[in-house]
Amino acid sequence: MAKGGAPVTMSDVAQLAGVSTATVSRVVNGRYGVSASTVTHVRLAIERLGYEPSLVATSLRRSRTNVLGLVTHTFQSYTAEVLKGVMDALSQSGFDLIIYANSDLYGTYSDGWEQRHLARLSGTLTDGCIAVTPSGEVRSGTPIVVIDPVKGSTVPSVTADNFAGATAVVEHLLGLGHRRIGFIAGRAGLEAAWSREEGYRRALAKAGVSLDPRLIARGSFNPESAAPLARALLDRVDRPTAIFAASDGMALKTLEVAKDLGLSVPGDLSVAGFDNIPESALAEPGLTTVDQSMDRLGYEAARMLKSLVRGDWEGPGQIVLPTRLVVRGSTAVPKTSP
Amino acid sequence: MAKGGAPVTMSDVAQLAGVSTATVSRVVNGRYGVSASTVTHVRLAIERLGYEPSLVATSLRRSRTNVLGLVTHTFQSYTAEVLKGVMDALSQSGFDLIIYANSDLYGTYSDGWEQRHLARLSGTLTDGCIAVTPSGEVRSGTPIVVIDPVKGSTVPSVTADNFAGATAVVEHLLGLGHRRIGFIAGRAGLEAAWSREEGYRRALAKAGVSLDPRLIARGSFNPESAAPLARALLDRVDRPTAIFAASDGMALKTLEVAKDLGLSVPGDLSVAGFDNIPESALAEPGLTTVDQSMDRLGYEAARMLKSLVRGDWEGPGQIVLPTRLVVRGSTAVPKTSP
DNA sequence: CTGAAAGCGCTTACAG
DNA sequence: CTGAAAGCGCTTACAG
Repeated sequence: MAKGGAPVTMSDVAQLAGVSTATVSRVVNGRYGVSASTVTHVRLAIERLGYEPSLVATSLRRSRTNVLGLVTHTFQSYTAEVLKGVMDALSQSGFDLIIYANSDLYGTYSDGWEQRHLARLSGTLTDGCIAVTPSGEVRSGTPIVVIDPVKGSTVPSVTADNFAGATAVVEHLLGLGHRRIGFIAGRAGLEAAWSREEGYRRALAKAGVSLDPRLIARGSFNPESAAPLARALLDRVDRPTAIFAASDGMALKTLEVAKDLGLSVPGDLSVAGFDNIPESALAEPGLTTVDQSMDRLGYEAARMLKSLVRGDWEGPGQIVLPTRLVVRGSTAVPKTSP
Repeated sequence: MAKGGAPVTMSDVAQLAGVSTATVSRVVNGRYGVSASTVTHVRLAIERLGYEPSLVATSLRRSRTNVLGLVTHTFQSYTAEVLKGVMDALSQSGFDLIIYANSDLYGTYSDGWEQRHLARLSGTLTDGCIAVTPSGEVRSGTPIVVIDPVKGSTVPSVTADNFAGATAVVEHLLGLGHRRIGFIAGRAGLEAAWSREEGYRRALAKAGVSLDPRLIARGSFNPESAAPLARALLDRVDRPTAIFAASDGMALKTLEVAKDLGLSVPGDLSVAGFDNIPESALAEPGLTTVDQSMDRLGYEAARMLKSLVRGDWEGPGQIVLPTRLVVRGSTAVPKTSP
């Protein structure tokens, strides 16, 4: 059994077994060259004391830790899905995962905090890190893979084909006859946000529909950020007949706002999102959206990072995964075509 | 800028600034007794090199790290909600959070792995830990709080009033006229699973409805585990008119199975769950369930852990949070009362 | 087969 | 005000 107070250290084990810590270390790590009887004694002492090697001390001494890091600033459905994919890729791989989240979410360190944490983890604790939608460019002494990087980033990354996805959704709305299509954009700076907006713009342009800048609202991917924006769009006298939100979280929030305002979806308003989080299939009506299989993003990022750490990555530096339009009940032909 | 290769260490900074590492450490930690000009030089060197102190080295040396740990073995909606609550409680608290997830989910270490990881983190990296639905009893040299502990556990814990919640849901079904009520149990060993089953049993007994043991299926809280169980229950000639699953994930899966079998809910079958995860409100029909506000579980656990670490916890060792029956469309009067 | 010693990157008395 | 030295819990050449 473990002692009540301080954690059991290797010295405690060594003392009880009557050997040096070097020998205990050899037994713990299964190194050859320890006599059978010593092994037995040490094992017994370990058992008796409930000893587990300190992750920190081990990783400080070793160059390789077999621990991968992940930094994120939020825990939404998107994050949960990504994590599932990451864990799936790491399953049985020998790599454990450490997720670092800082508590000063809205504090002074908000901007660029991923970079700080990456630096604090890498080189000692982790062999490499995944950064999820970081607020800026990141770099590190150890391998790094970014899921949804900032625009223009050159670090290894995994991202969905956001441009194609957004184009598809807007063309779907145009095809239904919509001409006044509102857009709620994602967090500025992120490649994903930019590409989705670009898809929206290009699709309109290609269809010869002139863009009304008043129909573009600036969100942050955060569901909460969408409520006032959706309300503002829908309060307009010349309100849009459809709204495309750059994330499902924001689209779902738009659905709520529409309901509050007494607008029926898709009767009075069509709504589409981007992501295809689990909640979107269950919404009433089901949300038309773009599937970017977030677990796949996580899976690929982890797969890439593993290879990078082992030094045998052969693929491209930037992975772009296909997207797929998912049409559900939230989009339909507008009531009155203009 | 950081160097390309190995991470920048305190020695690098000391060398560039022309001082000792002791002085750099003082500047980094804002200690008094360093001349203004030295501070300036050191700060400049830190800036130039992009230095960040190694979390591992710092925590090995210091007794207090201001990092809290959390171990979990899964990332489902439940976990995501719990994490939101934890982050909320930690926001601006000065404590950061490290989540440890091991990759051998289905491997040899599966059982009791939380205990191993707790021991590896505590004493050095973390000041205390939260364990989410651990597979066994856990102990540690540093404070620990368990969310949904195993039955009979005596460590500090936070849990919902599972018995009351389950009783309420079953009484609701009985009140609608159901007499054959199936039950899909949660992971054996957990207090939450036991109490929910006990609530089911007692409510039936109290209503004078005899328990049919063939109507009890043994799940694991994992949504996937419920599919074959629900199918087996519904394939019976004397199938139940209602199924109460011990978690929403499993209940939602039961909804799917019913649909596959051509059974309408709540027409042919009533379904109820436990948890009230976000998806449940969006399901079609909405899922009748018991709200245990998982973010609250996380919030309270983090609050308790903070106090425990600071040594000023005044409350009880076991916190039990109230639950609330949420009636939605998935439950109704059975078609043919027996 | 085993141990003494050095060192991973820091912090903290202890001298000066 | 500043530095040399010890030490946090480990691992790994290096001797023996």
